[in-house]
Amino acid sequence: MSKDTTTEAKIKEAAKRVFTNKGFSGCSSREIAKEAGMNVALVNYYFRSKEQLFNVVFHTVMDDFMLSMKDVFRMKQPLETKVRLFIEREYEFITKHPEIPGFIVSEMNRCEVGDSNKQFIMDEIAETGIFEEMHQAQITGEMRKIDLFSATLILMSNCHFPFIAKGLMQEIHHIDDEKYAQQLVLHKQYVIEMMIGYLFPAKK
Amino acid sequence: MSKDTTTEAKIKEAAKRVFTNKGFSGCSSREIAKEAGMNVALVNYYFRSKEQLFNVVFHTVMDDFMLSMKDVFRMKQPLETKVRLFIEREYEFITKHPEIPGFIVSEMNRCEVGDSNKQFIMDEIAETGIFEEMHQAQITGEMRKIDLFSATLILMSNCHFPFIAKGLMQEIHHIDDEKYAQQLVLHKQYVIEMMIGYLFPAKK
DNA sequence: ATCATTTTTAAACACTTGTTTAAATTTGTT
DNA sequence: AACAAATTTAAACAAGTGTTTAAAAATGAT
Repeated sequence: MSKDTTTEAKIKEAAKRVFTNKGFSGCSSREIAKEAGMNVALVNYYFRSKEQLFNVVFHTVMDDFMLSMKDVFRMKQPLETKVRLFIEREYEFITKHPEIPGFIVSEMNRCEVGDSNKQFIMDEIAETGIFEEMHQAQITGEMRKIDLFSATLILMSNCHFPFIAKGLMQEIHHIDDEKYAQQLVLHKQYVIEMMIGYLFPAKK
Repeated sequence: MSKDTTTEAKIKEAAKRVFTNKGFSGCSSREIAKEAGMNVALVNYYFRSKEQLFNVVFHTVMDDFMLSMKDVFRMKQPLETKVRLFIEREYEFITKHPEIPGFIVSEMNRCEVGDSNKQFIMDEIAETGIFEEMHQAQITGEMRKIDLFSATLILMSNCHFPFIAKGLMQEIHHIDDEKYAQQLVLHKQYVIEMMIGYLFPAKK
């Protein structure tokens, strides 16, 4: 018996679809209930409030987002390979869920996001040992001596922005969804080349 | 007599402050009126609707955003210098108006944004002649042969994302506003180095 | 089958929202 | 000063919002 057919699960999945596309303020409990095919009172029955439902959804989205990232970081592979794989995985995951980076980023700028949802992201990634590896690689000279903040920001900028700014980029370049997806495949190669070339200069 | 003291101007400026921080759905006409110190009915009197007011504000923000960008592109300078100056100007402008890239990007993803607000951005930038310059530079080998889409996307990713993802990055790295600003100064140097190194490889 | 518990339904509630209305006030024109 | 036009004010309106309530229906336990 699949758990995804329970009322609670239906509401949660519907909420995930609606919240990730429209954000917390951009949709109503009634819209979510309609999306789930349920009565609006059930939002409060199962989740106590719209806010609580949002927190549950946000937590779930973050977990999914980080899960396969952590898998890549735990691999026994050279650091440069791991970074390449990380970028590949980001593009792959987000291509399937293009609304997620924008959702996470904008809701993280909202002060109403409950503190309990501000995951201890760094701790979870640190557990994989990736930061130690980066540190060592900088000592041996394999990796450019650049602070962790900038290293992560460079990677995230080039992996997430292309999806976050889809509307704007389509307007700028007058392209439709299909063409956009094609361009991103090519774009990924360029940014891999650029970032790897910069972060691991010794290979040049 | 400064035009900025008229009722219309006061409402517009207040709306700019509120819309850029909270987006269209995240605030109400009453909130904007309160911010302006005016009665809410005046929103409709002067701008006919909340939607129209938003369109006016969006148009203004886009114009400001692009104005100095175009100034840089029109300069009589070598292309590489122009690109450097462009990046400098982006960081400078957005440091003063950190809410703007996130605002533009997220509202551009909203289907409700009026088509009249989808500026013919490309045309305006093309007028500066920058794209011809880039094309020529690719022919002469000065600039990497990379399609325009990816070139613009690389530049925008590394200039805008650091501001858009402020909340997330602060959470990841446990840093406050002041420290974040400091890190961005350093980060700018890294991304200039990376992007210029990639886009203009002949200089290596 | 009976009863207890849980879930669902639909309406109600109090508040918020964008907009409209009508009257009061201010400004402009002669 | 008189009148017209523009602006401002405050209330009203209709619809939407998150939440609560009470009753009906479904499910679980014996």
